[in-house]
Amino acid sequence: MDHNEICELREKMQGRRMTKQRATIFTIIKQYEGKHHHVYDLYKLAKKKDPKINLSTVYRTLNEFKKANVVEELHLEQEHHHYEIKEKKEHQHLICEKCDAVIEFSMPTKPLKEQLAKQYGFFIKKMHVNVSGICRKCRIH
Amino acid sequence: MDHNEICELREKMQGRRMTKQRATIFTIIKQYEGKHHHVYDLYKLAKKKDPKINLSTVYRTLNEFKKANVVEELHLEQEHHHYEIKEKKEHQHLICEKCDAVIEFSMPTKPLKEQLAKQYGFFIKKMHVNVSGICRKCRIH
DNA sequence: ATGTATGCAAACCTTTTGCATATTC
DNA sequence: GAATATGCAAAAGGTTTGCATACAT
Repeated sequence: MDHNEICELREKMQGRRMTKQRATIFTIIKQYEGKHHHVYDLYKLAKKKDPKINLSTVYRTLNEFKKANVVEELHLEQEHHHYEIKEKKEHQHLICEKCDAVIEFSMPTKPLKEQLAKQYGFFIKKMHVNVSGICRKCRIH
Repeated sequence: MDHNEICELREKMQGRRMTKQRATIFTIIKQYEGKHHHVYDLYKLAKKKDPKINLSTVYRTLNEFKKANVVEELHLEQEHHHYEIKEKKEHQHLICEKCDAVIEFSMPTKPLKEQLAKQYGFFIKKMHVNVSGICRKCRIH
């Protein structure tokens, strides 16, 4: 474990305590920067370095990291699966941070798709744009 | 229950059988078109119309609806929570349908944000663009 | 010394599955 | 009548929680 990294973590953790387990988990996430991990995968990797570490510690640590802005949870707005009638017209979603409303809107995605094809060689089949912020209503009130 | 709606469903269900439960669930989803429901919410609504309906029926029905293209599951690519180091630089994700890889790429989102502000009055804080399709590698091989 | 983090086991919640019965085609 | 869908109960994930012990400050 790199001493610098531990200092980096300590700084970010403001007030929270530094433990071997937290350092281990941080190091692993750092090491695989750019990849996205299931909690359980992180747990298995952590276990290699510290066989006594517990799954619930990993969960708790990730939650603390989240609060401390160390990690970002992807798609944090989806806890359950959601369903809707399949629309003909493509649309996107805004999640309002104030009122929690999910607001549908549409915008042209073709230019984006074309750009991605050119730039990265991707063939785009579906595109979801999820935006979170403040909706018009909440901005006014 | 509207006779037209049932016919509409029957058409889409191609081969699958029409049951009271499926009609009930379809009607509810239709009725709340544009809203997104947790499975459990749908179940509770369905229960009002058909007190004997079972949660697992709702799950199974939604899965069939999905296969039959009646409904769309949102964020279907996320079964677990994923974590990564919080990046300074914004980036987006492509999920390749062939190899399941999650590929990071970046693209300018400022123009989009500006457009949404103008058009809808949204104040955008975060923007996730999730694209699924075929990555360059898989297109070539 | 105090308060916080950990490990363990149990609880919880969402989703899936096996099986006997009921229903649709 | 044959095949498929349902209800029920139980299992199977993933995540959270209560509590006693260990550790960081």
